[in-house]
Amino acid sequence: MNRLVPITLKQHGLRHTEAREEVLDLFYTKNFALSHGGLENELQERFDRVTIYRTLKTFLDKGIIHKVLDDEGTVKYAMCRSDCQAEDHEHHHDHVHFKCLGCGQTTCLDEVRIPSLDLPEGYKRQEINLLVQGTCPACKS
Amino acid sequence: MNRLVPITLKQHGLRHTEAREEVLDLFYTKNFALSHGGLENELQERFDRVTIYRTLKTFLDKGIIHKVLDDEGTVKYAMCRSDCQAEDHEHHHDHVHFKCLGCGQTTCLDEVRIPSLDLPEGYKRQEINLLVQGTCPACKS
DNA sequence: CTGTGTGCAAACACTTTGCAGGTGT
DNA sequence: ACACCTGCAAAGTGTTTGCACACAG
Repeated sequence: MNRLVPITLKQHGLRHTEAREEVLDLFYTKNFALSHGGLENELQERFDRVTIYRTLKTFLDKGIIHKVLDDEGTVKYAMCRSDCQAEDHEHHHDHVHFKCLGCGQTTCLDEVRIPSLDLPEGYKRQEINLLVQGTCPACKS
Repeated sequence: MNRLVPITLKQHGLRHTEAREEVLDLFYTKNFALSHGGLENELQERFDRVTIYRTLKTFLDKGIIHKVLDDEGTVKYAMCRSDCQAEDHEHHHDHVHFKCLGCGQTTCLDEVRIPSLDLPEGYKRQEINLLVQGTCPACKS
């Protein structure tokens, strides 16, 4: 298990339970976004479906993970990077995600910065999400 | 009814039925993205839930509407603009959408262009979607 | 010991599929 | 007339809630 797992739980005042450890560890391990169903597969029935939903909700509330956009019906989640926590306590999630149309995996492209954007008069920007779809290095053959 | 409704249907070789006319008209009328549920409300039970699903699927297949990203579980749709149909027959949907966290409406910001973006080596871009969340002019008070 | 997390059951919401009958062209 | 569209029923999938028990701190 990733050594940061217990630390992260403690930092957010969360009880250290098996379900939370395993789910959190998966987010540390996998470098792509996971849906509830994906987690269920990885965890092989070791926890109840409902527990996973509640664990996700808890992590989301604490800001440990964030939602990842997708054009299927189902919501995916990924770990928040350190730079989500800005110094001014504004939690933001300006992420670029890449979804491969081949393998279906959605990865966080941390290297890519979202270019600045001019919104029309009256719009107040708060959070910005960019989803690029195409083919990933592994699937382009 | 918007005068373009029958024209659009004919253009795509679709039969001119009441359900399709009404749904298409809503997309012409409303300038924000609609979910299946939203359509159902607007149409006030005049059509079966399933018919609306199938109508959406048909329009999607024909490229009349496109999916709009959202971070709720449910998928939203919006009309394709003329510039979706590029001259080289490549249909693309490089859209900027703005979702208001106040009223929940997602609008298409046609004026805003997505800045060019450098992807890491090996990634092939195909479609790009940008969702900005914040407060819209109507809700900022 | 106490409050919180978990599992189970069940409800709820969203979406798809099959089939019989109706409608557009 | 024929192919396609619609409505109904039902099943499939994703998500939430209530409650009793178990467990972490």
